[in-house]
Formats: sequence, structure tokens, C-alpha cells
Amino acid sequence: MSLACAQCPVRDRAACAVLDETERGELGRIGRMVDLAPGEVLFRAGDEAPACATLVEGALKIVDTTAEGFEHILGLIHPAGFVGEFFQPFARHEVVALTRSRLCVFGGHDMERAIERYPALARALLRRAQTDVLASRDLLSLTSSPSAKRKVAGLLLAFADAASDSPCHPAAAFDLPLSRGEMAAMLGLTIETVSRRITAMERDGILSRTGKRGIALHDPARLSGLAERS
Amino acid sequence: MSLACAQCPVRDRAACAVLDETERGELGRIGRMVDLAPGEVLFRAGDEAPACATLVEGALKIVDTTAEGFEHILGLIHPAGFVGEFFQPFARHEVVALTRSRLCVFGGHDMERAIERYPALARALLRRAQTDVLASRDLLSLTSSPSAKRKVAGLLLAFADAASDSPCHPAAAFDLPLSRGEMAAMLGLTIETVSRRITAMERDGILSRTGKRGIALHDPARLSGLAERS
DNA sequence: CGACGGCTTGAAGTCCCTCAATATAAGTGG
DNA sequence: CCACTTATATTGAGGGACTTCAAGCCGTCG
Repeated sequence: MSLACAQCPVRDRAACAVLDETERGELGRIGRMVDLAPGEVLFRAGDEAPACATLVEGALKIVDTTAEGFEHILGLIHPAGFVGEFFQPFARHEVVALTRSRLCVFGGHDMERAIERYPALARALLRRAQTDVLASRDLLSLTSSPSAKRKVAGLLLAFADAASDSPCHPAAAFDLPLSRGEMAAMLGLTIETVSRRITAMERDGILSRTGKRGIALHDPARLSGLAERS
Repeated sequence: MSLACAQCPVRDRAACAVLDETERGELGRIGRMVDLAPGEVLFRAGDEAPACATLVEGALKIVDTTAEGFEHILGLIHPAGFVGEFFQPFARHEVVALTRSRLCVFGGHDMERAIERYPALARALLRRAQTDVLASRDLLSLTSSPSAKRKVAGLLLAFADAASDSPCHPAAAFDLPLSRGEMAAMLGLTIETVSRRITAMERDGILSRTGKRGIALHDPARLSGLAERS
């Protein structure tokens, strides 16, 4: 608990960062550390006990699985991000690890009590929920674009921005955090279309691929042009 | 203020319902009532002064306008709903009245002070933000479906559910809250496709149209079948 | 009445999906 | 180390669904 918090890599950015040392220690006692292997499920749709978690390391995806087994990705969680609801009686979506991940998990009722006890925590989670709404709407903008070219360009640009150190410039080289299939599941496309669009961009000199996941971005301006126009 | 709150139609359901009478009176003093005509803009993308509002009567849309003037609808706000962010420096999207609407508007900084003063208000807004995230993800599920048939069916079903008195059964007859163009802007389709899909459902006996906005739902089961399968 | 905006309907073209084959990479066991 | 397997990507051909472009319909309002 205390020890874990002291060494926590997201201790300055996660929601609990608004608490002082003793408060954080108390919160730490009601949570538990969980490690997840890639593909492992944290929450399952329909789970009765509401729960939530702060992501410490790794990456998660929020998945909606349709009746026919078709998968759709509704959002990604990055370190310091918060996932799960504690007001709803049932979990609505699956939460799955994309990579090896470490989380700080809380029971929903414990967290409800905690936000009553620590008002600053409630405000921090509110702030985070508001940015989650914006992120969700950004993805919505992407997916409802009529053209696959724009969807893929927008997603690649988002990944390049996320991989960059500076907030404004996209990274020149980075690894895709998602497989082709997962990218397709985010954008509402097929694997083949995603692959073809990336191939087309490589042919046009906008980027080049190294291995399955590696991207070298040669012309960020053209990429962001594709993401907005045409 | 007090008078307005006492007669407020959403006084039991809005975020401020968690406050007691005196607290609500104090909150009422820092807000102001605003009436909007259809099409009138409440917040504009890029607005510097962060602001937020509780919708008392009517309906709002959250709109993202692309560079070429193409409109995309990211969400709808219903009475007792809350809109706007107070942590972000700039407004990201336009908020526009769909019908004649009445709102209780707060400056962002005033609201920030209010949630520090009233922890219960922060929790209520957190709860609401979490449901907003879910609503946004529901729309995301709809728009990323590959087939226009499913998108339109899903949207009609959502409207039928929203128009119903009982929470589980869709209304048998209701008016569409959106024009064809707005429905298309929600789903990432063209007006023509939306129109054709509705025509096809009428031909199949699932529903019938009365006027431009009226819908009589004959076979809710088939409609929800379309929204999930096929 | 005539104009206008929203809706519907039609015809043609394009883009994406489906189906299918091949390629590449990583992992397993002999 | 290599054959074999499995999972992931790429590439091709064909067909279908949505878009685009265009015309006509219907209600409202000047």
C-alpha cells in the first residue's frame, strides 16, 4: 500500500494525486494491485459487483461484443487513466488488457465511500470523466467520417501524438499499440481495408512500415491533411 | 432564483437535486435562466470563458463542424441533463438548441467554486458524467456498425425508448426529435440513405410514417432485431 | 400563387466488404 | 536447426451498399 504508492509511476498524475500522504495511504488500503497479461479480462460485461481501477502501467481497451461475436472497441485507457463505474449496478462493457498491465483496483462501494470521505477525489474523478467524454467524442468524430482514408489517417495521427514527448508534435517514429484487427474494430472497418489504406499511404511516401507494428512518419502534414479533408 | 427553482420541472432529477433548499437557493443566485429558440447557439467551439448549464426544458445537440462545413452530431441533451465543461480552458464543440429550450447557465469558474463548496454536487455531476460517457459509447456502437440498416434501426429504437413512459417498452407512436439531416449527421450517413432505410422499414410493415416527423411503431421486436443482427 | 426547405425517389459510380490466396512472423516440438 | 503450426498481414478479384448527382414531391410561408 504505502510502499506501493510511494513508488507508483503515476502518483503525480492519477486521480489519487490530489490526496495528501495519509489520505493516499488510507485509499491504498482499500485497493489492491492487480497484474494483467495481454488479452486478460479485467471486467466482464454484466459483472454484478461494480468495480473501478486506476491504470498504473500498460494499456487497456474497452470492448463491446455484439451478439454474433463481433468486437467493437469503444475506448483505450492509458497510464494514470481511470476505468469502471461505481454508480451503475452492472458493468456495461468488457475491459481487456492490450499489453502486460498493472492496476490499482477498487470495489465500487469502497470507492463510493471514498469519494464521500474525500471531496477532492470526487472532483478529480469528475475532471477525468469530463476528459473521457471528450475522448469518446473524438473517437466518435473519427468513426462517423464517411471515408476509410480519413478514419485510418486520424487514428494514426492520434497514435503519433500519443507517442510523442511534446504535446503538439506527432512522433516521427513509433509503434502502433493496436493490431490491424483492433484498429479495424475501433474504426468500424475491416482488417483488409485498414491494411490497404496504410499500404496506400506508404506508396504515397507519407510513412513507411518496419515490421508489423513499427511506423516511421515522413510527412506528418500530409497525414493530418488526410485526417481532416478529403 | 428561489422562485424559479421552486417551480423548476427538473428540480428532482437535475444535479442540483442533491442540495437542500438553502444550498439550492445559493446555487440559483450564481446561475441565470436562458431561453433559446430552435437553432440558437448556446456555446460556440473555441469559447474562452468556460461555462456549463443544466437543461430545464427542450433539447440540445452537441455539434462538431469540420473544416468544409460538414456537421457531425456527437450527442443529445435532454431535460435534467448537464452540458459543458469547467475544467477545460476552451469549449470544444458547439451546443445548439434543437427545440425551444430553457436552461440554467453557470459560469465555469462559479461552478468550480460551487463544487468545492458542495461536495454532494460534485458527486452528482460525477454520476452524470459517467452516464454521459456511457451514452457517448452507445452512440459510438451505433455509428461504427457497418450497415446503414442497423444504424437507422438503432437510432429509431433509441428515440422510441426515450419517448416511452415506461423504461423498458418503446413507445408505440412518437415524433422524431431530429430532422433527416440531423439523423444522418448523428450516424455518419447521407440524408438519402436515412430516408431510404426508413422507407424500406415502412414497406416491410415495421412502422409507418405520419407527416415528416411522426412514427407509428408496429413491430418493435423486428426493429430491435434489425438493430442487433443482420 | 410561387418560392423555399425538407423529404423522397431514381440512376450511375465509387468505395468498401466479402471471399480467397499468399506472405510473414513467432512459437513449438522433433 | 528445421518442419510444422498458428496468428497476423498483405494482396487480389468480384459484388453489393452507400454516396453522389439529379429530379420531383409536399408542406409552409411570404
